[in-house]
Amino acid sequence: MENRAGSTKEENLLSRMALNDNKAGMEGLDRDKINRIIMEASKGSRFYGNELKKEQQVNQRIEKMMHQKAQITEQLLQKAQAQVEKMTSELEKSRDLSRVIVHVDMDAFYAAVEMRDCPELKDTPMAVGSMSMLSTSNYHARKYGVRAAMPGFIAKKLCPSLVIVPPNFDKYRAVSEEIREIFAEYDPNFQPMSLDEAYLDFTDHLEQRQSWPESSRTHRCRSRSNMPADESDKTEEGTDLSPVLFEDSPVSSEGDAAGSFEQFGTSVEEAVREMRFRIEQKTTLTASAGIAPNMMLAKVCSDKNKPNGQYRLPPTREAVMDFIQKLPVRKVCGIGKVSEKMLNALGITTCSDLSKQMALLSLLFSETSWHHFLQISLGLSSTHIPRHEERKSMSTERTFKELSKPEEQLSLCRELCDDLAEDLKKEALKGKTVTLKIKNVNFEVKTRAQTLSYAVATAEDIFAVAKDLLKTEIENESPQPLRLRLMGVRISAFVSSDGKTPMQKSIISFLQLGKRDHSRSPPITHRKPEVGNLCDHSVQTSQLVDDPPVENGQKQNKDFWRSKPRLTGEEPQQSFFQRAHAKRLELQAAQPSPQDEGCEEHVPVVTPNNGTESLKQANTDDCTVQDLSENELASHVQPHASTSGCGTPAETFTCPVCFAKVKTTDLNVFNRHIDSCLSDAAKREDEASGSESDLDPEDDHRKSTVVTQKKEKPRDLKNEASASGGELDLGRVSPQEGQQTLKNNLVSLNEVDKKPVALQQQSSLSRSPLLTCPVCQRAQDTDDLAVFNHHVDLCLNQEVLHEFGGQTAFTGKPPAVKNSFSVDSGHPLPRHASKGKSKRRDTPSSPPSKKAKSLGLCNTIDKFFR
DNA sequence: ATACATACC
DNA sequence: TACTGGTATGTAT
Repeated sequence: MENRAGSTKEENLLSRMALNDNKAGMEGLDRDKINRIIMEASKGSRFYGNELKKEQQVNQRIEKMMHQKAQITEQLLQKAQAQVEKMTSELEKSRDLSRVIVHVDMDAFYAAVEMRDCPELKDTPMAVGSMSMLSTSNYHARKYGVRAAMPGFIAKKLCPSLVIVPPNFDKYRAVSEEIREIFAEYDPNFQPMSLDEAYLDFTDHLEQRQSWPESSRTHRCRSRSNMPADESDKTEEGTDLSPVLFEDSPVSSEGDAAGSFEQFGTSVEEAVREMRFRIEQKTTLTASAGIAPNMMLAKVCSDKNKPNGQYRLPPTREAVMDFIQKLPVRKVCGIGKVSEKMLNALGITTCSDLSKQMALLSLLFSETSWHHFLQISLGLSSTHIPRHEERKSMSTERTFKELSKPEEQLSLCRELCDDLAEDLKKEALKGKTVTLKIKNVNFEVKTRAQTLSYAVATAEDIFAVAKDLLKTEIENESPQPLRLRLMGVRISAFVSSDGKTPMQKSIISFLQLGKRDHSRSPPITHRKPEVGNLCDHSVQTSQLVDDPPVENGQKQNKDFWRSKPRLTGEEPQQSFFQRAHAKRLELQAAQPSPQDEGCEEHVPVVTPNNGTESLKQANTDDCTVQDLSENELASHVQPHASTSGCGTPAETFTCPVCFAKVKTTDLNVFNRHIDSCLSDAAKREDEASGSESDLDPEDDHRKSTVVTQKKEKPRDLKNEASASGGELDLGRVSPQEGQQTLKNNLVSLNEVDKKPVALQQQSSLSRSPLLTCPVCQRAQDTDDLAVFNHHVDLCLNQEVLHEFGGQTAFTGKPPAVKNSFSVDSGHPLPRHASKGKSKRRDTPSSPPSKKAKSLGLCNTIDKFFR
């Protein structure tokens, strides 16, 4: 069973394990030595073993491919050649060189931010991440072969003096906001790809720019006078305007300490240079950019003069083709390790090889693949930047120290479901497919999915599916335990948030009108065009009512919480309701002031460890303001100047229903939020009067505030449409943390069984200070939700400990102060139990006592399965 | 529809 | 001691 053939495999493995030096900053280093160290550090590990295995798979794929290649006759090849040529000429006809696409990419983003904020790091090799994984490294560290996606402990072997700084995502997000404000002024529809990267279409900007006066193209250098009084630890920094990373900055300030100006021309290069300049002035960080007639080329170009440089590929066919010829295929976005290796096996390393071999490739690869290759070889790709697409899936996964006990695995699974549900709620999404992902201690990954006939969104519903999937895996492995190192839950196949799409549309179109009035940029119009039916709610609503759960002829659909019959019947009310809010909305739009302050809300750069941070932040902001006013940009053509700060795609919208601020890049997200609010409200109206256990939107807002505050392990990353940033994103859950949180999870597990009722609470307007604990049933004399939640958690935990008789590993752990009710927004009863293949289902309220199925599982587990 | 692989940051 | 997390998409069945 062991790999005896180690030595020969090692060669192959280099392509997987070895240093990836095709990135900037990695020239002229001792590859062999570095690779030796990497290999040495890896060899024998389970990770290595799995890499070996994967490598063999790739090799087999290649073998198969070579075998196929051997079968290809000359005739076939010629036929293919003809087809390729035909297609080539068609593609050629569609070549569009008229757009000016720019790809901007911050240099060593995370690392640069950390260096900026901690001068001690400037001259030392450093990386952001942990001993387990680095997300990026500074250029100094790259000289040692230390780079993104490398585990810290290996990096340390390469460079013992390496300083590893834990990531501060909030900070990076804040900086990202700053640069996006600038992006928006050049292209309000720019597309962020991550925190540090974006595509912009400069075409329109350039057209306008031609008629701009010099004053509009003049920008202030950050001057010392901008700095706040406190000189203490920023003496060096205050005067040093040169970029943190590199001494040879082309945009270094002209001596003039009082603050000098830099003027830019009207050409593309000048415009892009100006943008980079402004980024640097504002953030003290540098960016690189690529200018080209399409996205793929722009992306390659941005790498060309990295760091702190830019490259323009002229928009001529000759220039493009010339550029492409020499380009290694690996540089092209979408061609990774494996594709590269396969192409290499065919003797293809550059794009010119690619075009020469297109006929062959068309016979060996799938249509999509070779079409892609053909486009690349012709230097073609998208010339317009696509609007941000609807999200297709949402997931949460976590790596931890080996987890083998089924009950712990289920606990964790439940916790993941909780987290996922929470995230789903933020975007008001529901999906039909639940996927469980597990990775065992040998790094082997499995996914197991189940698609329901209806969409789910709550932790309970998701867990109902996920636990079955997990259970099956546990059983399959039995009597051996599943030895896991990672678990994840994903949901996909989303359906319209709650079947009220028509309403959403009408209210949104209302929104649009309102917004246009005070010229918001980007105008909300870049949503997907919505087709008609704006007023005919009843028709659409009934269409959109989800198909009821069909399985097994069960009856449960009747009182299924989602069942829309009720709502559909209430149609007129709904419309009325929505109209009312549309009015409110209109009013809001008319007087933008109150919520425009909302954009303040993007992360006020809280850096507990670094007092200078906030000062600097304030400072850069000052700069911007001055910048604008002094140059009278605002009054000039620039339609976006006035909105910078709030008008970027990454802005904060105020929900017209609950008045919560929704921070998002994606209008769809906002739309869904409104939708969800409306649905909540409708439901409230529906269930009128009575027990009043539902939440007011206001309350909802408050509640989620509580949740956020309480969350010790913010997984905020995800809300960012493009969450990752820097060179590579980093999970920040250490194995230890994983274990830790697992313990906390009992509370929520317990929830499954107990299904605690919704927070009993009055509407915000007349809230009674008395809240009743759903566990102990005692009124709590507080109106502070945080306090109340804490009490409930304690209660729940008591119960849990009791049930477990203190015999499990969880006993004695302090309860997580976890908001037990954050997910469940007022549905007092469980919706349904699991469905699924061979799934017998119990009434949710059935006692958890049913034990001893014929499974080889212990009682404890069975309890979870219910 | 499901599983797995590849890719990107 | 220690090799991520989130999303999309392609490939194969």
